[in-house]
Amino acid sequence: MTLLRSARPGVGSNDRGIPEATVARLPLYLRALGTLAEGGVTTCSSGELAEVTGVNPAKLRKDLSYLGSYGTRGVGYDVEYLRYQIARELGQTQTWDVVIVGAGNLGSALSTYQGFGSRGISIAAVLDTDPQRIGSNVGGVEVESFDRLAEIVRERHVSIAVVATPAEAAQGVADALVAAGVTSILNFAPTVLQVPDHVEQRLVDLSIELQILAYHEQRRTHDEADGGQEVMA
Amino acid sequence: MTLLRSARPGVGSNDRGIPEATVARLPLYLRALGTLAEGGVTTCSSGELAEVTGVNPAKLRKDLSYLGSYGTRGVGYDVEYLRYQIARELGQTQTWDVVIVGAGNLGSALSTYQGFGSRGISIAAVLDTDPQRIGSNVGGVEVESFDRLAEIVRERHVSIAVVATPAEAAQGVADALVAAGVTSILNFAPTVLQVPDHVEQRLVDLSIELQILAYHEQRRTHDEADGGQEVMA
DNA sequence: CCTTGTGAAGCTGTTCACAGCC
DNA sequence: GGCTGTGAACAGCTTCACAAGG
Repeated sequence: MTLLRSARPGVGSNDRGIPEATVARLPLYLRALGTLAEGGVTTCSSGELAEVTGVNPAKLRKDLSYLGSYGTRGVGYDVEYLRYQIARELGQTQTWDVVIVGAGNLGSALSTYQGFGSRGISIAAVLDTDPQRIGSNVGGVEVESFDRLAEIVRERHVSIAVVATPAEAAQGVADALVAAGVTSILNFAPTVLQVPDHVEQRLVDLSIELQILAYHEQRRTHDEADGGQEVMA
Repeated sequence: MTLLRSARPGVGSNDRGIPEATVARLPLYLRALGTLAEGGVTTCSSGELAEVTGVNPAKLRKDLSYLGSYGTRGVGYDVEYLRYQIARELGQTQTWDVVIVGAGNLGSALSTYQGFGSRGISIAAVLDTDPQRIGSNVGGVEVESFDRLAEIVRERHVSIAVVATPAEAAQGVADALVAAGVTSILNFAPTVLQVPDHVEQRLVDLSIELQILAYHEQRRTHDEADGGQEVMA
């Protein structure tokens, strides 16, 4: 899960703004529409799309309504058209060059990940400080020295970076990223990075996700012990 | 980010329940407290803890107030005591055995991750269907055949599993997990899994995270073009 | 008929501001 | 004086239920 967004409360960028919760679901809809399109489906209802994305149909319709009125009453949505509209809204008409810092297992997993390309994301570089890793190849990209960061950010107009380093190195890397001009950081290191207000940070923490699941599992067990019974309604 | 929680709306487990948003932040506080403790800090205020976790102090106090009144007015919180209370609330007084399915880069990254142990999480097994991977060693754990799933879940009382397979394999794996009795799934595959109501799913999607950042970057650029200016206060 | 789009209601989460206590 | 704990106000999100329109 993603836990953090830095950025002042309601400042700036909020005219014509789409609710955050909706923005977080749009990529989900987009992917589902892609799958439908591949399967030759040309039209779908909010109910169908809601089904495959695990979302309530009313919520889905409200989400889409923020983009405009792209459906047809009595019929549903044109798969290709809706796809295009969501992609446009998400900024996928352009390609975003992203730098990945850290070429360990996680960095490699990210570099190898197929499917960024079709989502407007391109890996500009994978960087590491370890001489053993520099020059090696992960996912078809050659690992470069972290020293080249500023240069790469400038030349390739990078504004988004991924931190996939150990926790100890993360803050230093973040400082360097900010200094180089990066304004969005996806952080996989188990630390909250201290970054300026104008830099957005999203924290994805594997351990936290498991701890949340464990909490629910624990409550389940307790409830049973307390005589709480499954309600089938 | 985590996007999905299946489970019926307000059913079951809600007496004495802590708000979801709070549950998602408790692990963050817990880690910060750990770091403070290591640094020899014995007491801290909501302001200090809020600072390092990137959370508003009032929110932090409200979060902690759901657990009980563990602070001292005029002083702050006892680091060790609060640590214990949060850990207990999260169910870390017991150890949760977790199965990881998929021994690719991502599965390896997870297996290698240090720091589960101190958070009440233990890797019971890493499974894969690829004969080339079975028997190999990732993060000190030997990769076993996916066929052994049911057996391992039963013997080691596993209720939480991680799906770290390609998207195509994920639904099949999920079905097998559910059949084996797993009730919480952390899903890294870029698909929404169809699981029964009583199974909780959390989706962590690398691509979606980047798309969300790209959306904000795009809006930033547009706003500048529209003459929108940084508001400083 | 069917399905969208959306006001209105209700719920959850956040923030404020201050009383209560050390 | 300082910091916690919390009611109350507010903001944001979800869900309902139905009018509007193909």
